[in-house]
Amino acid sequence: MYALNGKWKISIISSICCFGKRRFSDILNDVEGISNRMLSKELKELEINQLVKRTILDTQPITVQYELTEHGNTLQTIISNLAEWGVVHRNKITGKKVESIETSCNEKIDV
Amino acid sequence: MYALNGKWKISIISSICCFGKRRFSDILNDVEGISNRMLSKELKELEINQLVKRTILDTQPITVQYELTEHGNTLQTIISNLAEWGVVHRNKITGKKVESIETSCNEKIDV
DNA sequence: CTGAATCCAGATGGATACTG
DNA sequence: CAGTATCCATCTGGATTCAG
Repeated sequence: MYALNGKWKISIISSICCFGKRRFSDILNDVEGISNRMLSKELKELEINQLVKRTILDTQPITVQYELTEHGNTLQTIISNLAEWGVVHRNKITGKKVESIETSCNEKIDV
Repeated sequence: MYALNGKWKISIISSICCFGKRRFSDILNDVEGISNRMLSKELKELEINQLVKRTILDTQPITVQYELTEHGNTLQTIISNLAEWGVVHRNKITGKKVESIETSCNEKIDV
């Protein structure tokens, strides 16, 4: 089941989960290299899949806040596992030893 | 870290892990809808990433056997988790209740 | 049987400009 | 600020054919 396709979904989820709530432009900065066009599209898909919740704040100018739904949170464990495996894998492939594994929310996830 | 991109990798790994060892044409049958071109390509990538091991059997005509490497096996847990989450997710989205979750190796994984 | 080669349609995604 | 629209290059993957 890949409601997770697209190049950025995991990074986006990580960004949001890391802060709890996050604005559009914040995510735009967090996720290196993504364009607003893509971010908009991916967020929309995540919203349709009920993984993130979108809230329009009545500020001036308007801001929009994104947060993980309860359901989205159930993904965190899996993403952590993936990230952890990814680290081990990278080291395996590049032939380095695994010194330490950190999978805090702040860690950048390579895609 | 996506050494897992491509439409079929997870299905292929599932097929192999399910039987331990699997020939090219067997996988071709297991994974519904894949073409030999894709299977060939995806297997090659998996091999490069040291997730599967390729063995040429000296039969007539030649057959090739694929099996998961030790490293590939470490992915099984994660894939199971993903599959399990996928089932829950599907039911969530379609609004059905989750009756039971089976994540045996025989289960088909929807991609 | 395994798998490489070619052809080609459609999806993906970057850059940029524009709107409310 | 948040998003949409357009243009366009590249990537993906299916069908088919060929080769060892």
